[in-house]
Amino acid sequence: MNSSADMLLTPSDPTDTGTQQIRDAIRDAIVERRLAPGTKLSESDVGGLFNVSRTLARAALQALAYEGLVNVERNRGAFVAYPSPEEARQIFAARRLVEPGILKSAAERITAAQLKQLGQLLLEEGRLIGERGQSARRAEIKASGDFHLMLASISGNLIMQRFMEELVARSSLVIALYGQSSASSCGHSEHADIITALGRKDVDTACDLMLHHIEHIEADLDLRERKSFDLREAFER
Amino acid sequence: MNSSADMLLTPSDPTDTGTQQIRDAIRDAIVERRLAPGTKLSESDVGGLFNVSRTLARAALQALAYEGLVNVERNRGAFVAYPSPEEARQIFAARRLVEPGILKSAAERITAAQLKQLGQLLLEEGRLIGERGQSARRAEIKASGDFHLMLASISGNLIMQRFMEELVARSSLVIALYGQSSASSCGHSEHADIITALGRKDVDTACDLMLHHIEHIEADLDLRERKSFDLREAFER
DNA sequence: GTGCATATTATTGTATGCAATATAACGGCG
DNA sequence: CGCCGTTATATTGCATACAATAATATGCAC
Repeated sequence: MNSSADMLLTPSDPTDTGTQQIRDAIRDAIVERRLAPGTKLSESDVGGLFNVSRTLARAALQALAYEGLVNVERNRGAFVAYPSPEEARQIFAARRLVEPGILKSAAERITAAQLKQLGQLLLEEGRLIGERGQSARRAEIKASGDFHLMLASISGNLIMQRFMEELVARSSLVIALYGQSSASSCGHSEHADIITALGRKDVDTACDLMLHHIEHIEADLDLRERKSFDLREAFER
Repeated sequence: MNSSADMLLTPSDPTDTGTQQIRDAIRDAIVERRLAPGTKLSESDVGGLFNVSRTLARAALQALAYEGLVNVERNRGAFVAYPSPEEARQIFAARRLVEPGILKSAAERITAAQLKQLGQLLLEEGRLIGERGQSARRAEIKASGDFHLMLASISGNLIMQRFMEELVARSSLVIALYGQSSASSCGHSEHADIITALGRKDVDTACDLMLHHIEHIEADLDLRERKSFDLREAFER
């Protein structure tokens, strides 16, 4: 029993309505890699963990499926997504396509306060890289993604922001699956370079740096077709 | 009773699984403007129309909410989305940001057969513009959107394709709400121009044309803040 | 007749129950 | 011993039932 991962996430939080809370908790767990790709997420288990009925658990899983973080197979259930190399390529292609434009919009609208906030985020990120331990790694992953998300937020376009949230989350899955270097996430210095370029309103180089940054992350992936590609989601751990 | 729109869509189709079928049918109804923005979509009514329980109806509505075509307000129910002028701007900003890149990818991969297909789509579109009647208008709206979607499909990036589907669908809502010109959709000739540029592998002008095309659509919108902005979804018709 | 408090109705939120499907366990047979 | 068909178990798909909330109607005071 309990073949599903007994994820160690905080199932408590009085605020917010059921489904969303569950969805957020599971998403965090996936993005922070406490839930491995392919892990089965049974409705009963999820419901049990959060003390809700299968109805809500199911709704949360469905929502995560829309975000591409979970695959639901008919009559078989929900699994943490296991992006194929091709999907991985498309995710990063999407980021290359979208992030320069977002950065450009952000550059046009950014305020001094926001620039400062970005700097603080960077500092935090740097601090975490120095620390050891699981939780520091997780926080680092999150901070690294948050950099890109904050830029999207600054751009002021909620639609692009949501799309980026999806892309960043799925990127985390891809890196977990295909990343080679020990560096848990993207190069910290590159983030800094982008910000300094942004600070001097040098949009073009900022965009260039962003593109290279994404390419660097991608270069660290080993996207060769694995032997058993998708073989029942790698035996659905 | 039956305050919800009695939409005249075919509620029958043996193939495909419940939720998805409902979702697609309602989405089509929204995109083709048979369902006006703000229309209430009660779970019972939707379920009744498709002869399924509220469970499935609810799931379909939730899915549409994720696509931005429906707003669900807690304890109040689901309504056909009523994008604010600001949302409208963001939707088109997103399209300006994304479509040139998609077009570029498409240009790199397009085959002769696909180019021909695009031409046929254009012909069909032209034919529909000549015709009169509601159903021709609807088909025209769809064809016009399909042009952009086919480009996304040719680009080979499923993620961008899905994103474009969302944007095109929401654009239809925006045009329904804020469009001024009688032309139900975008300029037909501009589509043609883009394709000819694509035909001679002239990516740069194709992208330029696409940008202008989007700007033209946007220029036809009257995005001044309406008097009762969001006043309970315009009295939730 | 208007305004407000109350009661009634309708609709949504959530849990539970049953049928259908898939997975796993079992046992005979080659 | 391995293979295959059967049975048993677990899990999902869907519908229904009940509780909670919002919308509406009613009645009373003024």
